[in-house]
Amino acid sequence: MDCSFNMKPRWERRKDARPQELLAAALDLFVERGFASTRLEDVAKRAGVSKGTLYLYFTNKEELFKAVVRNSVVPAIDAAEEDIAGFSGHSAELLRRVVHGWWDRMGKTNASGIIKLVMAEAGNFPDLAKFYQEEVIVRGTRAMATMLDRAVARGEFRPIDINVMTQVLVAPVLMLMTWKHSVGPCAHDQLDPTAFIDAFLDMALNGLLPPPAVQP
Amino acid sequence: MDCSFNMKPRWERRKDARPQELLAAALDLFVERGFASTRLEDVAKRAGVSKGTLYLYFTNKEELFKAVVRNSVVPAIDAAEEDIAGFSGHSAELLRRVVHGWWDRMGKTNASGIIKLVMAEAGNFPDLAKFYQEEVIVRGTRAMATMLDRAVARGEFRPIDINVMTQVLVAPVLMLMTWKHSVGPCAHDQLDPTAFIDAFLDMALNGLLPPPAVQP
Amino acid sequence: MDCSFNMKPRWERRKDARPQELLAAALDLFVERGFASTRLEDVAKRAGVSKGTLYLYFTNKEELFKAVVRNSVVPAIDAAEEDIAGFSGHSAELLRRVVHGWWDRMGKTNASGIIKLVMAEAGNFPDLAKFYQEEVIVRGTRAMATMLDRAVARGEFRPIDINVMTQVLVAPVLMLMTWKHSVGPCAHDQLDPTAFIDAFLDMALNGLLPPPAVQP
Amino acid sequence: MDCSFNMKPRWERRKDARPQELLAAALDLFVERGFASTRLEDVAKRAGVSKGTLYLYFTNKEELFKAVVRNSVVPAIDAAEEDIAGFSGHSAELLRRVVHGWWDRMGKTNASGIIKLVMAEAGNFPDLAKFYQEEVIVRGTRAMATMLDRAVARGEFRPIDINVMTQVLVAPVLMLMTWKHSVGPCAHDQLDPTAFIDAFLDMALNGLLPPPAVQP
DNA sequence: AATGAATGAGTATTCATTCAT
DNA sequence: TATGAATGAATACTCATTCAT
Repeated sequence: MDCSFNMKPRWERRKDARPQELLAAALDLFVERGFASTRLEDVAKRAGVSKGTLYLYFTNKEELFKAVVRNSVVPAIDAAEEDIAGFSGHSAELLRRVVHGWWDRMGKTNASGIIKLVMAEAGNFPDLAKFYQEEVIVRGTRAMATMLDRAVARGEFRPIDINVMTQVLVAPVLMLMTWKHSVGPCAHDQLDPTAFIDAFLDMALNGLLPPPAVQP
Repeated sequence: MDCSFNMKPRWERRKDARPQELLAAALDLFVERGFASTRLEDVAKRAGVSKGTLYLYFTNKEELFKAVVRNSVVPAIDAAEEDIAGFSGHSAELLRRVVHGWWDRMGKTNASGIIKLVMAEAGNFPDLAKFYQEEVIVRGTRAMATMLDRAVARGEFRPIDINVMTQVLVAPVLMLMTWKHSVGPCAHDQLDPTAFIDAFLDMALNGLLPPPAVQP
Repeated sequence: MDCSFNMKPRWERRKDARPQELLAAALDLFVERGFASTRLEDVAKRAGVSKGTLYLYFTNKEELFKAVVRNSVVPAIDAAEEDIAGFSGHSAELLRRVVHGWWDRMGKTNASGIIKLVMAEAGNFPDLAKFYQEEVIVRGTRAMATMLDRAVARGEFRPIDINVMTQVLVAPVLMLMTWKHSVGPCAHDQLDPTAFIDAFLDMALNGLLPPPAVQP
Repeated sequence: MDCSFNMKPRWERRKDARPQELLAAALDLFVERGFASTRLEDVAKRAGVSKGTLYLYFTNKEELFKAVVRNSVVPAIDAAEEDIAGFSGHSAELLRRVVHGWWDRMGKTNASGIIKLVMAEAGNFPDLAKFYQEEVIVRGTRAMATMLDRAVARGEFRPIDINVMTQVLVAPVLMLMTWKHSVGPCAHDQLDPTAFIDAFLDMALNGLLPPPAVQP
């Protein structure tokens, strides 16, 4: 008995899936090895196609990388922007929600390894650095700043220098992402991401909330 | 009578100065390009010698890198350990002093770019990762943990999970160092390191100091 | 209409023929220059391909060498073993046949130059020495010893120390091969290989055959 | 108490010994590694001097090699020529004496490894090949031919083609020398040089002596 | 669409030789 | 004499990209 009667032939079934398979393979390898050290042949092999096929979908290595970023990092930014725009509660809760959402949507996936690679290879590939700067960093920073603006405006956070505090709040999360994909795996004491985030949020909110009003 | 016609010799014999010149050149290039992408020929050229000369002083690329780390990063760790061991005041002041010292001794120099490179290329060069882990990360983490221990023991910081908080406190400084040598230079709004550190310390100390005792 | 203007393509796709062309080129150059001094780029050039192409077929220089040996020397050993196993006449005739066969199949080709290279570079490339020892020397020696065993057992040669005589009989042929590819070409009196082999066989058989039975 | 009172200072004591020490070191390394692969720095180190010193005594690598040959190989040729010229007994005895003398004076020393190296690297260093051809091969061959001439002229050997038989008789000894410095050391069954030479002489003389006169 | 053979620029490392001291 | 620091040409191997099939 032939069970394959309604199976589409392999090439057709896969036609639309190809780019996604390549992007997934590329993300994994870029994060593991970095941009320059990732061999396109390995990307193709991991996606189950030949080197030539990769070039049918992506003009060159840089374009492949940009597609990976658009596919895995940018959506997380979109989501964060929506979170912030649609939220109406207390800003402390919003900060918690944004940071946790960021970690859940990006940190836990391999997408969190991209930032490490960008930071390390920005100097060698200025085009990629510029692209990432514009598509990710500027937008991400703006979202965080918007959130702090709101918090201060509503009197929910102490008055602070928004621009600087944006960086301060973003730093630990970026570091956690970077850590996870670099020395983390070979560190002696493993770092628990959730504990890290909670401790950080705890400290930050302690430090940001206005002092309790003094009772007369 | 001077017959020398102001001719420069083909090369100059400078045995003692060479290693430092080479280490300085190597640090600059490693930080700018990363480990794998730095060409030893460029290191030599920047130090004003030929490729072969470099090999008179360093066995190979990995040993050159280790020498760079020992020369530029390890001394900063030494200094931090001494700071902590010899301090007798309030822990808030100690934290401030350590973080500022760290930035002044390392952050402001190119040595701060090393961490970026290690994080990015640890996977590709396991020997280097192990070396850095042992010589720098373990010692640095231990120093910070020691400081927090002291702070909590003296009742100067709230009770906290030392290990996690160590990471949380270290993260922003590492990030600042990384940032400075990667996307920082091409970012639209420049980040002021001192403002960043002050804001971070302010927030952290607000978050870490024990609540003021309530007056009866 | 022919628009091709007789343009040659940048390269030709010849997957099946390539390895043999590369092996032939490699044999020639290895014999001419030795293992260490043969440049893979020259091998590729002689085979009409680029350096990179060579690496599509052979992992590295050592594997290329092994492939050359398997391709040009080992078959001659196989043939000699078969000659000996299938022969049923007088051992003097067998010795003649084996030595002549050896010369015809190997000596006359460039394969005879391999032994020179192995002897000279064994110390520098222990892996190659081991490989050659196992694949060629052991088998070749065993074949010659088998032949002498048979000869003595059948009373066709005088009783002799098989192991030592094996070496003694092999030596002149190896030397002839070595000679041909080294100082031979620049010697003043050219050496005629056939005359050499005949003189050697003549002398050897005179020395090996048992004394004629004395008439009573 | 100073016991060194009649010791010459080191530099003076060694002054004349230097070239000999360098030649000895060079012989060892050339034989072990070959001409191209021998590093002059290693030669100098083994002789206990610096690289620069070597150049005070020998213009370059090729001249060093020639000096080695003149120092270690040529004297053996001289001795063989004298042996032959001064001998008055039976030619079988002379052949034995020459072969054994050759082995004792050269074969047992590292000088026997030179021939291996010449054969292997003749193609890459034509000047060296030419030098060796003229200084060693031509003279050695002439000596052996002289001996055979004498043997046949005196009716002590059967009539033979002198030129060819010269090569045939020389071949096993050359091979033994080559073997000793190449695959010999890593061969499974060690080859006993004396047994080899005896077996070879035995076979050769059996094959060369005239048939015993038939009794009427 | 898909393949994979072919290309060739790029780089760490070695070593004979030179020469200032 | 003697040293050893400095040089730079030389070579195995890699990999992004192209293109005939």
